[in-house]
Amino acid sequence: MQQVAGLDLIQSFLIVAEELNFRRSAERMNLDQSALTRRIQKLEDSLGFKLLERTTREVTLTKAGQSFYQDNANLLSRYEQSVEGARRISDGKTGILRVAYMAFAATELMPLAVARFRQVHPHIDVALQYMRTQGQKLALANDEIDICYMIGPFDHSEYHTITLATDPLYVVTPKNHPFLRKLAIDPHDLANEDLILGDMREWGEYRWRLNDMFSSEGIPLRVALEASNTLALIGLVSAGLGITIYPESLIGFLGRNVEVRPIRHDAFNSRTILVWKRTNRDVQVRSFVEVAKHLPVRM
Amino acid sequence: MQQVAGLDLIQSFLIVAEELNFRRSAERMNLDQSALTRRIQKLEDSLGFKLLERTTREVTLTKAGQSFYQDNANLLSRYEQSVEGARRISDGKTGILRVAYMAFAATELMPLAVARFRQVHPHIDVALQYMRTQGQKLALANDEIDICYMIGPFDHSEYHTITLATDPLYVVTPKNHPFLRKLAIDPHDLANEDLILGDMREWGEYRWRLNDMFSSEGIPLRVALEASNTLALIGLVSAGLGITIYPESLIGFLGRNVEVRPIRHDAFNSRTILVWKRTNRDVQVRSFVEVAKHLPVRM
DNA sequence: CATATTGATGCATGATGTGCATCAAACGAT
DNA sequence: ATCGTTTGATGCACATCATGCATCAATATG
Repeated sequence: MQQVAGLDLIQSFLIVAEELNFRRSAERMNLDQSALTRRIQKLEDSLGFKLLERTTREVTLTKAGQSFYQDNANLLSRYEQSVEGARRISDGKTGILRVAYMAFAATELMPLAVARFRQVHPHIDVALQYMRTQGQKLALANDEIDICYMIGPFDHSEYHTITLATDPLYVVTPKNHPFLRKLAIDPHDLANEDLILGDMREWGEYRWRLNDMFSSEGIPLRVALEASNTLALIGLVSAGLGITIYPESLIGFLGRNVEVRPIRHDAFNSRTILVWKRTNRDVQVRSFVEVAKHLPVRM
Repeated sequence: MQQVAGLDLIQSFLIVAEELNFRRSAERMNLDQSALTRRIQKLEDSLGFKLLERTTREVTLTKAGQSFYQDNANLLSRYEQSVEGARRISDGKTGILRVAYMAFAATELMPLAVARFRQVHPHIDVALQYMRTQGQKLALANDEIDICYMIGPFDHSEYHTITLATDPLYVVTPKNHPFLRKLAIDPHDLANEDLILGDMREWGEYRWRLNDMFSSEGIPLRVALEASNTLALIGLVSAGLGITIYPESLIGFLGRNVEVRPIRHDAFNSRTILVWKRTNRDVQVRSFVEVAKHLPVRM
């Protein structure tokens, strides 16, 4: 009969308590009767009180032994359940991979990676959560999320990062906008344009980075309107109230009422990175990273 | 730091999981760092999966290790509570001694023994329960009661018994009853008397034994009335509706409206015995038995 | 009284756990 | 880039422990 490592003294007692006979109990355990006697003696010595009263012909539980038995009869089974639960997690069988993404990864990078990952690991649930970059950083720090698609760069000693894409930025204009006469837009052409951008709550990190790009070129960022969601934003642009700026990854998803032109400048781009904690060496995280890195996606 | 016998591998892991440093953990456990490393390795080998990820500079919990830690931190704490609870019982510190008594022991034998026992063992609670003899036998068999005062004799291989008292029986009459002209009553004098006795539910064993005593002498037991409690019984006797029979131990407690005379016959007596299970070797039971045996009570 | 069965103990032996010395790896300071 | 410090892991010798066997005294039964 297989014994649980480390719980053999308690397990021995539980069996003797049920049998009330050392020789029968020893038989059950494939052990010599004298070895069993010594195990019980060792347990009683370490506890400092008797669990069993015994003559050469009779074994009974003391009151303390009855209480100890009742309290611990389930100990073994609960320990085995804890082992099984941990094993399932270790095998990645019931684990959940928690992935957060922001808008720019939502159209292509994240869906392709998740689809491929599920093909390879059908038993792992992927829990997806839209989250702005700043919120992603908090969630990573608090171990609420395993892996994140965020706007980069992001350098921190506690995190691994991989750059997945560097997308050039495009202006999005209403139809019949003067920009449409050009094939590409110089950033200085934007100096006199009314811009419609997502508000800080919605765009956060991206707004900061746009500010940096315009400041670096000495171009004022004239924000005429702010919108709290993409549909409202595109609606305002198509109505002729201004233009907006989006990375290439979103261009195919903006509808038929607007036109786009690339911004011709190396610094005007948006980098999408994958981020996870250095301490999180979960096999599922490693697997997902490999899948995301090697997608057949144009760079 | 004291380790729990048999749980040293689990306990070792729990400490390492908290410290995330083998040398600090080994210090806490008064163990060499290398011995601790081997314990963790042994536990992981027996489980078949990793609990910790470690480099030479960093220790983290795997997901499986986190789950195992949470499950077993609770397990260990509950085990320790079970040890404490059993120890308190073993020390007799919070143990309860459950004593059942029937009416004939209620006036003298039981109260004197309990008073004396409490003097000697102030920390042991004595839980007293009035119970008819038949109910006492059931409660003993079901381990609901530790020790009983019952009507004897009672011979059974599973029980110890001690005779505490053998009381002669007395007739109890209304004032001005013809029996009062005599100093003692012959059982045959009862042949034509109306008897008032407790009903079977209330007197049970005692009624059986009275039946036996009268049958043995060829005297019919004429039960004129039955009452369900002692006050009603004595009330009916003092009203002149009949007489009753009680053992000597109750005579001093019957009030001033009745008279008593002893029944002169060796077989007309009531034996009060102490009974407990042979398998119940609890130190409290043994102590109580010694006290009850050696009371300065007349026999 | 003889026999069978029980829990406990002494002993020799094999298995296991430990401390010490030492290693390579990793991090921080210079 | 180098050096010093600290870490978890490993080899080794030795101490400690657990076990099976033989045997014992106690107890119950016929």
